[in-house]
Amino acid sequence: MTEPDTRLAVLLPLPLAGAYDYAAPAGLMVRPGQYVRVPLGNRYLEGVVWDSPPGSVALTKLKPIQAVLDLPPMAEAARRFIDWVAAYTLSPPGAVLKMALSVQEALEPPKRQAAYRWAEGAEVKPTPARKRIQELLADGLARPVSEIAVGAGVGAGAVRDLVKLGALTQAPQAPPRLFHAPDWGRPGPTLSPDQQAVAAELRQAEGYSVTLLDGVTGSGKTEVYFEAVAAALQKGRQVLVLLPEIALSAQWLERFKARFGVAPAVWHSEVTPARRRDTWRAVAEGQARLVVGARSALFLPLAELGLIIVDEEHDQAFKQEEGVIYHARDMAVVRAHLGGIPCILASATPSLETAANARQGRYKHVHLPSRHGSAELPDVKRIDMRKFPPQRHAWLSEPLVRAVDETLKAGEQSLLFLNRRGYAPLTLCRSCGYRFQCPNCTAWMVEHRSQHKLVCHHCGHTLPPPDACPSCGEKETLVALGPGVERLAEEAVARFPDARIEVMASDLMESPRAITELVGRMERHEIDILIGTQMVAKGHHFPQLTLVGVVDADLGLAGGDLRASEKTFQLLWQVAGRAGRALKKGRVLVQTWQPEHPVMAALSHGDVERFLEAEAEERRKAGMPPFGRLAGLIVSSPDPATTSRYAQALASAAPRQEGVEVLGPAPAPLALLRGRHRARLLVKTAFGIKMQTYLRRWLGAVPCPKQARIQVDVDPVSFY
DNA sequence: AGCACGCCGACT
DNA sequence: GTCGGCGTGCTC
Repeated sequence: MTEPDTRLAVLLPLPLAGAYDYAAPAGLMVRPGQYVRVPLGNRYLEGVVWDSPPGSVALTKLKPIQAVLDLPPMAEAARRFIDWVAAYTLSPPGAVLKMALSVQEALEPPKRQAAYRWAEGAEVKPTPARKRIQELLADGLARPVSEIAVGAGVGAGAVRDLVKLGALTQAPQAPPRLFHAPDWGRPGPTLSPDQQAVAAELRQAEGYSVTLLDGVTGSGKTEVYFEAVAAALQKGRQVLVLLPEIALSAQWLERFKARFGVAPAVWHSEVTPARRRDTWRAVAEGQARLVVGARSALFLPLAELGLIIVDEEHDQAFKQEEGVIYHARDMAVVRAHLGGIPCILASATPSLETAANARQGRYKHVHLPSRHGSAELPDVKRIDMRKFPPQRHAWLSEPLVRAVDETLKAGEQSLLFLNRRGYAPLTLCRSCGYRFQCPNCTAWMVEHRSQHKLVCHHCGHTLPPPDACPSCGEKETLVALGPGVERLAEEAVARFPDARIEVMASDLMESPRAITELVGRMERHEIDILIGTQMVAKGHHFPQLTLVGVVDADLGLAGGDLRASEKTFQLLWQVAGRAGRALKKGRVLVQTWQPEHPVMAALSHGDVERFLEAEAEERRKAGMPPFGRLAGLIVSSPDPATTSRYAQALASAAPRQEGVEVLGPAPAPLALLRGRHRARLLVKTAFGIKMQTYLRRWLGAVPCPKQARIQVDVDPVSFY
């Protein structure tokens, strides 16, 4: 008496173990991928009909699907992608679906204003106002009441009267087109022979492939991959471009517009809710042909996706560190595989992972050899801080000060790079040694003098600026230790009193518009010295910028992070690329206390290739990624004893297996984060071992205590 | 994720 | 005597 075909699996955007079964109303055609509204408990939720086999929940328990939503179904590749990501990251599939359905309201049909047109053969007393209305509507197009009133220069009342009299009839109105198709046929910029060759290779890719596109800053990577974009658009496919921190890159949008004539659909966390709704729907309905976005754009319902580009593929911003923990670059490759489409990874400093894949032939590799135009790569020189120590409470060495002076005199711009926000990273009492620490995290409170507060950079905890030591009560004994960009700016103002100096840091920028504004002033040379954090490293080109000073190059090398060298090199190389973009050759001065460090040596030799090889060799010896695989487990709980007991229990329950090594538990570098005590375990496996299978078997055997949590980070990139 | 159910403190 | 705190558990 069971009717198997009326039972349907529906995946809901909730962290449930799997899809739930629902009864399909008789006679209703419901297929996998369709968006449906179903009852759950005492409410309704939107989900997606899934292809997983329905479960065995009692038929009497099944509730009926309430509605099938008016949307094109989610593509099969997108559904399989969600399942794949869930399995890979050990997340519930519903948690992954939630990222794909991030805009609930988009599932509803957009509310459309009632629109009216002139009814054929209507007989009304022809007043002047009515004549004007009739004239306006003579084209047969339907318009909303307000538009008719404004267009005809009459009151809204006159229009409503005509509606009442039947002279205006309601008619379906075409929804406004918010996203216009990029014009792939427009002529692109003139490419050099090298660029043309690479572009041709990218254009012809068919089916699944991954290509590493590498070339120094300014070699024209964007223009070259735009050619692949044009080719995919021409074939009628949608294109997805992933960028780190899209909000920061107004310049990228300008270049896109210049090439394709229209603005692309943009997707990132700063997009307003209404715009998000429109964008999601336009993507699902195929109206938006090109989406540029941050990592979350990967989960948009692109039904006709034909090409994915990950620009700045080495960038760590692609790693999602909370909730479903995933790396957008790696998942982009998976999405391309499932969709049978090409994927391009672009970078001037490829990640070791991508470089290794390219070397082993798994990825294709194309290289843009030189800077387009006449600009040359900047000279990078190390300043040995042991030989040129700065003065007390100063951080600029004499050679760097001299270089800034020269640059000012030449009428050119300088950039001082210090990857540390705020005024000072640590506040200390000279009398008793007290240090201001965050109560919720293992971290110092960072002084932000311009905003009159101390801030924890991990949880946002804030304190008013203290006037006395909270420990010994002494006044005027508190000292700021070390520099942040704000303090560096103070020094720069004192050193270069006539220069126009500005600071660029994420906490000082109120909005994307403020960034664009500051970038604009820099471009117009209304600023002589820009002082910035890593925010300045990405995507901005300043033609008059000829000097880059890296104030503390060693900053990222401290701490036991596996990727410290790689990250530092990539960041500094990118910063260095800001110097001398147009006609003038730039120079880069790197202040370091360890000039012989491989990172500093590689920077000054400009040898990306050799640095990557040396790093890779180190990793190979240690069996570390990309030559082995890692997963991090972070155990946390408000109670330190619970944390260590659970972590210990996990460690002793770890199945012994050839090729698997379990390290820890150790207190996490941030032993206390947002009020939770944390411990870390690290799993290292050789290739050929199914990491997920191992983890599932292991974690399934150890019950997680109440109030404790475990976070699984497959392929971790950071270790705090 | 919601939302209900459920068992212990300060208020009309 | 109740309102309400959030711990625990369930939703096809």
